[in-house]
Amino acid sequence: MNPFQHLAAPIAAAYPGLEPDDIGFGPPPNLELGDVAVHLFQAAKKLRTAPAKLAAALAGADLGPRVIEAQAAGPYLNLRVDRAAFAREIVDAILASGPCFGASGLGAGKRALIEHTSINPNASPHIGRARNAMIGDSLARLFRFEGFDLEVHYYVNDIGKQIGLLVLAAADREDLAFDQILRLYVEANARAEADPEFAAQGFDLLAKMEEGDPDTRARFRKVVDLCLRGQLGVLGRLGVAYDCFDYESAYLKDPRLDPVFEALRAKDALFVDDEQRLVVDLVKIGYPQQKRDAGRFFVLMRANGSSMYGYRDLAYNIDKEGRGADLNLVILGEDHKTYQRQIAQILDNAGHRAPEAVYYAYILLKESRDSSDSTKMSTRQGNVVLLSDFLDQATALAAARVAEQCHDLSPEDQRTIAAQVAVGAVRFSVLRVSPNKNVMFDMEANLSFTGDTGPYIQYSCARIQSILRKYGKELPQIPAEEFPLTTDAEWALLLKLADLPNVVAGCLNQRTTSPVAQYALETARLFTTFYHECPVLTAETPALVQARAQLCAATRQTIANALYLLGIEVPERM
RNA sequence: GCCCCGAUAGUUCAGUGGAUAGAACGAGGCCCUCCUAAGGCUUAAACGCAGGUUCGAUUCCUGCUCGGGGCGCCA
Repeated sequence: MNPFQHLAAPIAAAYPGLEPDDIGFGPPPNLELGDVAVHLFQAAKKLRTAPAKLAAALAGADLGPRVIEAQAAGPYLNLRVDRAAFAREIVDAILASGPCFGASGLGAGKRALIEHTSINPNASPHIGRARNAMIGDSLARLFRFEGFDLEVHYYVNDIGKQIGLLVLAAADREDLAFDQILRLYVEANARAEADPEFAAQGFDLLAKMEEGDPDTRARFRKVVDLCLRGQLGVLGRLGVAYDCFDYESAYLKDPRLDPVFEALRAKDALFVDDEQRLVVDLVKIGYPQQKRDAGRFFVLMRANGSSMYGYRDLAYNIDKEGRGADLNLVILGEDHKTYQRQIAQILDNAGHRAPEAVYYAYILLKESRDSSDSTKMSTRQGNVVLLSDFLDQATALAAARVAEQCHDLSPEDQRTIAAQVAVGAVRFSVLRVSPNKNVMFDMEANLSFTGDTGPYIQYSCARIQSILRKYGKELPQIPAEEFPLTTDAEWALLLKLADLPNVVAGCLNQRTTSPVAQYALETARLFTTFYHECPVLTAETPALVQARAQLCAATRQTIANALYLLGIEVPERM
């Protein structure tokens, strides 16, 4: 929806060869200049004239009944328009679309597959690991919102050296609990480093697993599922959910890999090295030659015949490709970039299509409030913020506030709100940062709930709900003829509301949702300005009361839709 | 050494080939007889360095510096 697009028609009509789409509209830098700014750079280029000249010519032209005044300002044309008429259209469109407002149906009739999270079953997820889940889940919401038929996959790494060691260490622990697994995992890895015999036992166990020994498989499955359940419980608190769980162990010795090996042999790219490992020479199949053969060799199998991660992953990628989605996405940490390129090269060589990868950078822990020092999170070193710990602390702090503000609500409702606020705090703080930048995680800042935070946005919605409750009667979904929203605060908010579809469409193309986070924040800020400047319930006329109440409802709907994409819920009160 | 990403107020993040580069935290000064102060108002404060392309570059390109990630038996 661009409410101003029909202003383009009279302009385009006046100049042969100009299409309405050549003319863009946007908010002017400030409302003193005008209500709407017309961007003429593209049109001027097409007409081979200077933008300023075109603007000057248009300032004197008839631009239709809704344009009150047109003023050229250099290359820009600023319009003073019938604000009320546009306001009515915008609010009407939002209230009519409801939870779908912002979607353009870009995925209608298309199928998509997204794989995300896929963390090793070894510990409770920390905030850094959870970035994958938050980005993946948010993208999944975006694709569904735009109409894609979407399947969310989780690749369960239930096999491999580290899991083997963990299973070995868990051997005589009948009553093993989820929160003990990390310590066990760390100990097992440390022991394997120091004790070759223990490490050898781990590989033996792994070999038995690969051979399909039923007893061994059961032992692996037991440990893996215990861990997976624990992890999913924590991720579930964030509102993250999956449709399919694909176990890595199902992709051992997959016959679909035979043609892949054939394709490699055909280019003489597959060889057994002098230590009996099965290796791919990627340069022979088109991988760029780099200094010191960086990234050139890709090991598929160990000397003892057991498979490497990449081997199984090839089969998994072929399996996912076979599900026939129009769009096949995988969310990966930036540490997987080289690896993913290697895998893609091998798949491509065999005529397969690798999934489209979306990468994100690590989350770093900020060390102190006013310095830029930070540390990397390391599960083994224990300097991590566990997602569950953050949620616990944030929920407790939020609960204390809710107890003051909403003491009339049931304890259960209060708990729900506190949990929503906690989720809003983490998801917003992580999702608002561009994926390819490191996130500095500042525990203190994220627990304060003030400033540029998820809770600030949620709070603005709670204020809207409060107004709408006090409005008392049922609010009509259709704006009345008399819709006198004309102040700057109202207009600035309306311009922002009308922009959601553009933001969402842009996100889909860019495979990111961080602009939505920024958008939600800006919208909440503009609402707050409106809130302070424009009384709703005590407005001068009944028509104005209703129009402002409807603007409130439209704002709430818009922010709620944006927050939905981020996986953040909107409490009725807080 | 090589490859990939990043660099914007003291700090954490936005943003754009073109109109005065937006917020927030922190610092100073204010505001609850006013629809929720998890709020608002106000003061000070920024595009790493050097070239290039362009009418115009913080944005695009190159080099440098600094930070993050990676480069055959982890997943």
